[in-house]
Amino acid sequence: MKGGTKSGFAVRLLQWYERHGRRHLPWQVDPTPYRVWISEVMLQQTQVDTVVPYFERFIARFPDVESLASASLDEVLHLWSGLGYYARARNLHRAAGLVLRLPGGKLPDALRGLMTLPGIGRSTAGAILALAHGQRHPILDGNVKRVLARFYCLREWPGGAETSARLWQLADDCTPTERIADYTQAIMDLGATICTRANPACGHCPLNADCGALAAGCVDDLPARRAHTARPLRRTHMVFVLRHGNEVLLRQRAAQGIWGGLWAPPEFPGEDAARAWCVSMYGTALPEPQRLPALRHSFTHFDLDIEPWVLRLPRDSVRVEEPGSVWYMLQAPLSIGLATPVRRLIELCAADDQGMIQESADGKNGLLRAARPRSGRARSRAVSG
DNA sequence: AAACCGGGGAG
DNA sequence: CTCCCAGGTTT
Repeated sequence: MKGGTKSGFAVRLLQWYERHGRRHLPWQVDPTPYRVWISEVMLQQTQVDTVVPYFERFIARFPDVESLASASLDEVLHLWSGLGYYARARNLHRAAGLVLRLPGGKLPDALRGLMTLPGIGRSTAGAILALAHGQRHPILDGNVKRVLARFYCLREWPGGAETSARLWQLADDCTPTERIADYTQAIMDLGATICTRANPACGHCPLNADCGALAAGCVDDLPARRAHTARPLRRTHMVFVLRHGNEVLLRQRAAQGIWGGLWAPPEFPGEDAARAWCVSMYGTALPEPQRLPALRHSFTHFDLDIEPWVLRLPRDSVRVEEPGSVWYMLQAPLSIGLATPVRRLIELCAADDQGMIQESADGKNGLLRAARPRSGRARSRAVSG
């Protein structure tokens, strides 16, 4: 067999893990089902180093299912702000409420039971059962997919139905019957530290003697990338209504769709709609809104150009309150969720109001970077026009 | 600039 | 079922 024996795979992986694996991460120290669940959901979207501080804060505030279920969704999203994938925070919160209503009131300890909860699919359910209970279930996260696609030299795109089914079968075949928790950590760790997407350290890999991709010289081409499609561009106008210079009017967004449940300024598809709303809310005797440079925010599937308008209310302006909206103060921030570009723009226009937009001596002024990025890695950036 | 990633929901 | 989507980070 080209890939070596099944037991050889697990044995070599476990031997490597004992010497080189990361075994003292916060969720590994006390791997309760709840802590493993939270960490797995966070790790779905973000690397270990970024997750650690978020995990510590989240667990400190919500140490168990009960505290998470009884918290407000706004507070959960607040602790999640900056992590992205906010639907997963909403799913965590909803699932916590469902768990309490279950007979027993605890996380299910069977695969099917876990998979009925929102945000828990086969891989996350398998990880919880393997890591917290030592039950034998395969997992197939991004790291495991990469390790298996290379080891077995699968040249098809792993997102396809057939290849995905094959990968699940291989993941099951490779999983040993003992030391399940260690094995599960080990194969994820190998993918995260050795069998990395770029520049894998094949020389240090415990599986290199039997790796199909290494033998075929195609490690860098696997796993196969998906066929590329062009990204459309969308535009939106956000009206930042400023009261007293530093209070911004925010509304909560719909639960579904982009930035679901987060808070954002009133948003309009075009200039006419934006202007009409300003007039209807605050009358015609207003100063012309200030236009900030457009900010481009890139998603996987489309680019979004945000045209920010700043409407500064005069002290004596008629006070119109919208139901379901809040005045957000930078000095006393509410515990609500804000999307990253919205947070940047709020900081930008509030700081601008106080004449603070100027480069700081150390060049680390985050506001200025948001407006005029110099870093090539910046994802939200000003655009002309 | 493009790829990434588990699960949910639409088709 | 199968396909498409979210969104901050990495490369």
